[in-house]
Amino acid sequence: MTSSQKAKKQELPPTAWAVLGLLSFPGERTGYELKKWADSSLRFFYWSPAISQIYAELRRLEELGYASSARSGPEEARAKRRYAITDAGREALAGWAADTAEAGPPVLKHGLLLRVWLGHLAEPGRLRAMVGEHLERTREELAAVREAMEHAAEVPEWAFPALALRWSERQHLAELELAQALLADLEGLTEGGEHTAPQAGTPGRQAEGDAPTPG
Amino acid sequence: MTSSQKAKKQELPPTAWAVLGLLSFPGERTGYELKKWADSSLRFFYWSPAISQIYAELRRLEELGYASSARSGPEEARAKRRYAITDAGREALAGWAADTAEAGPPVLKHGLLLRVWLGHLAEPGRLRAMVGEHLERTREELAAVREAMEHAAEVPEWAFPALALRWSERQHLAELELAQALLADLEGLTEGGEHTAPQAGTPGRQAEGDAPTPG
DNA sequence: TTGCCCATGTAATTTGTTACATGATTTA
DNA sequence: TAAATCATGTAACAAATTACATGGGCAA
Repeated sequence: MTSSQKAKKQELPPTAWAVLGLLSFPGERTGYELKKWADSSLRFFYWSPAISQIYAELRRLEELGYASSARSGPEEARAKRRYAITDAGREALAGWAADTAEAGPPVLKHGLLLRVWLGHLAEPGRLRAMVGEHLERTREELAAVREAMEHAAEVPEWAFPALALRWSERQHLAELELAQALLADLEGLTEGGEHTAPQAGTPGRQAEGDAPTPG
Repeated sequence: MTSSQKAKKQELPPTAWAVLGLLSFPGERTGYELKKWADSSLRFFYWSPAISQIYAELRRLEELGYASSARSGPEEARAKRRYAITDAGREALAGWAADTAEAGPPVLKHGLLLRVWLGHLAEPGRLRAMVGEHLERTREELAAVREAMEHAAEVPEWAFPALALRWSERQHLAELELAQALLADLEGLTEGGEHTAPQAGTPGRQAEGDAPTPG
């Protein structure tokens, strides 16, 4: 019975929706192409699943009737298989995307910050060097974002992906400033006594942006 | 004997190192306390594992000789168990933290951006409302960061965690600005040509939830 | 003719979550 | 004394990765 499927909103991992989202743009694509696209744009604000997982999700989506596939040429095994989203898939995806409760707060896994947090185990110079490398890496990432933006700008149907990439560009610029401020803090820490936390007298605290929290 | 240990670096998932990192600060702690601490500070720049995983990692760390535990009171099962880092653990952790190649680029999973990216499936008003909710959530998170900062400021040994939290504070401020810029972009998109309107015939452009007169 | 990119898939394993079971201690 | 919080752990499962197997097409 398909009635049981419709009764409740399909609970799928975000990855499945992300893959379905890739399919929601005009055109049919192979799993391989999806992976490349995810690598070059989705990963900047979400994440790029392993290729084997993409294939697995595509199979699941097809089972659910959210996607359909067609082999090119005869019915051979391992022939190129192009996927397309179905109407049911588009509807389900739209329903998921509109569910705001589903989207929790953004998740950040920042390896550099984890290491700064463990700064008491490292030499100060090593720590600063790591931030420097992070700055360099971030500049390269920013360049990659901008390259993706060029591609997205070509097609009017990609207005929203272009918006997301614009956000990513700004996000990387912010990341650069964050890293520079971190570097300054790090230098302030080791200049003054090793145990003097930079809290008093440093400007930039008391910044705007906070809600009018009374008190 | 340190020469043989140096030969190969222990390969552990980042979560194991994060848990060991929690133990690297002065004092002995229970798994439960570790979880609370992760929830209130580590999660802002890294991530907070499930409590069951913390227990699992603690067992593994003890097996490796990186942590030691002591039951309080007699040898009963399920008695309170406090963990401490060992010298070997501290050394291994320092080695891991100094390895810059290990720390790849930061990973971001931003549910809101994923939805913006899929904006062609949503009503413009709904999209803007979601960004508004994100702004509100971010302000709350920022308040939580600042509360954690107060605790960290008390103890001089926590200078580096305090630094990481300062970074998080700025990161959240940047997130607010990013969201505001996104909102502006979104309004610019729908004001101009609306080639991406969802379904024709749905004139329900009456704003829901969000629509303070821009100005 | 070697090697790279395209392309699909399986198997084994690890990582991580949720749900559940258990009981001590604190607080209202 | 009822509740919430503290505290530890197991079991079942889901999510995701790596390693591997296979093979076509193309370019140096």
